[in-house]
Amino acid sequence: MNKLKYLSRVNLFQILEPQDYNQVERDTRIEPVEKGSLVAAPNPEEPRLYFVKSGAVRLYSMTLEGKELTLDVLTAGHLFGEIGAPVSSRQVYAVTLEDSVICTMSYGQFKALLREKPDLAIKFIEIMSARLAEVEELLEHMAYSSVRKRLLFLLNKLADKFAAPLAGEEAEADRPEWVRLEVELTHQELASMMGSTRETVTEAMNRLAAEGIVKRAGQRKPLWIRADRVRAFLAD
DNA sequence: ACATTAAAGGGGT
DNA sequence: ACCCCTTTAATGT
Repeated sequence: MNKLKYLSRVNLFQILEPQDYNQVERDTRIEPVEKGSLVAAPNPEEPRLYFVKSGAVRLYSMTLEGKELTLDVLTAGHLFGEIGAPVSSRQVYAVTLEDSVICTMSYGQFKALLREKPDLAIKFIEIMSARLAEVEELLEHMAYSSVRKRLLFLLNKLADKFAAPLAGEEAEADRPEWVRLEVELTHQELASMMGSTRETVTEAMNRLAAEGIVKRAGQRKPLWIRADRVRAFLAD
């Protein structure tokens, strides 16, 4: 449907040949990172590029009042870092939402890699363009809509991005429209992604739950979204 | 802001 | 391993 959206999830290293891959592995740090760890903070000594091999990472900045504003949530295959990110000049923190494996390289390593592999540079531009488009689309929606609509928009995006793959039986089941998110998000985190407050999100979510658009078995349990209904409401 | 509830951690058995 | 208690995080109003 939306090609750009999927481009941004492309694994940068997929277009590397195995022999190149080995070289990259040699001068690249690949580290397992626990859930909740700070991966990157503003003003690093040297800028680095990060690549999420598995897990999920939340990027956020601080508002002047000290509130967190979530910029994006990245899963396996996504890139982030000072280098070339749409939010590069901003003060960005990165924290893992799940246990993750993060791959990182210096700007120097990255440049060397791009010089050696021009195809990679092209892919990198495509990925960044797609991210920029995504951010612009997000801004537009978040700036001009009601809380309800912003929440629906966010849920729709999350459903697209983080839909858990269906197990065999579930795929056959009679309700394929319920989508389970594979990231755990609190109301606070949702609020920080849509520029709202925790209380407002709680209320709005309860309303959506009453309408059968979302459901959850309990706190810190996965969120289920009736993606088709969300889209129907967004169309209005 | 305060109250409620669910989950996580810790100690003992 | 299991139960009970304390503490903390998330949610509800």
